[in-house]
Amino acid sequence: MNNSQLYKGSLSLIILKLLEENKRMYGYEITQKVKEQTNGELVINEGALYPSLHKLEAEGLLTVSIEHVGNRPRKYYALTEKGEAETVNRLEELTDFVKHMQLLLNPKLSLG
Amino acid sequence: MNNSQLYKGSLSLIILKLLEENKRMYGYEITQKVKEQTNGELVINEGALYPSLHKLEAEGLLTVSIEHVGNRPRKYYALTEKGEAETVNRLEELTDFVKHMQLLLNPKLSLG
DNA sequence: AAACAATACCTCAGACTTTGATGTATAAAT
DNA sequence: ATTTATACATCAAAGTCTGAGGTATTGTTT
Repeated sequence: MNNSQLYKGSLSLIILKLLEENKRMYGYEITQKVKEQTNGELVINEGALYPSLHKLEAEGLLTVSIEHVGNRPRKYYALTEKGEAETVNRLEELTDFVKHMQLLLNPKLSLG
Repeated sequence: MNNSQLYKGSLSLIILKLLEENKRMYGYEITQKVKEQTNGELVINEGALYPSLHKLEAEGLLTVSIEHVGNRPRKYYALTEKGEAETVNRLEELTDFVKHMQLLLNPKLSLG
């Protein structure tokens, strides 16, 4: 994702949030969307993405439905109700994280 | 540190930044300072702290000097030149991380 | 027609960090 | 005398990610 360790733990939140906005997306689409929205600065590794999607599904936060475009299969993911609630929680965790970093590193990291 | 995975990778930056501000600190002091500055919200696990300090030292970012208060030993850590440079880099990585999260999650996370 | 790039899924060993438990010992407070 | 705080430490297990490798279809370029 990036050579920094800081991104660890953020992938599942990114997935959840993108699905909150886009209703349904498939894995490859998520990688493209992230690249696009960060101007190519953040690239999601598929070796991280697919296991993460499978885990979120196993936790009951996502549902999956397979579709075919020609002969190429796509797995569309969508948030469950539980997933919607969890997305809100995870976003709060991120704002808490930023708040704590702000308190510790004092500089100009602020919450809008 | 917190039940959220988001904090992974942030401990070494916290250590570096506290040492940048305080010149020299020992492990236990770092745990207390973090607790204090975050109003008890963030608690550093010693099982994470000590290995992290040892690693930063092994990487040449910190130097250590042992002192005794009574019979109780303290290991004071301080930044090396390399450590000072790395602290700047890691802070940039954090602002990049926040910037990218802002782009992806769009909400009200802003850089001051 | 062949070669390459993009689309679309996947797994797995190894690296890395953290949790939570456990351990040792001194100093201060009850 | 006992508990709490100070101060260091290790280690198995958990969790996530990297980087490499794999399969197969579709579109583009030579």
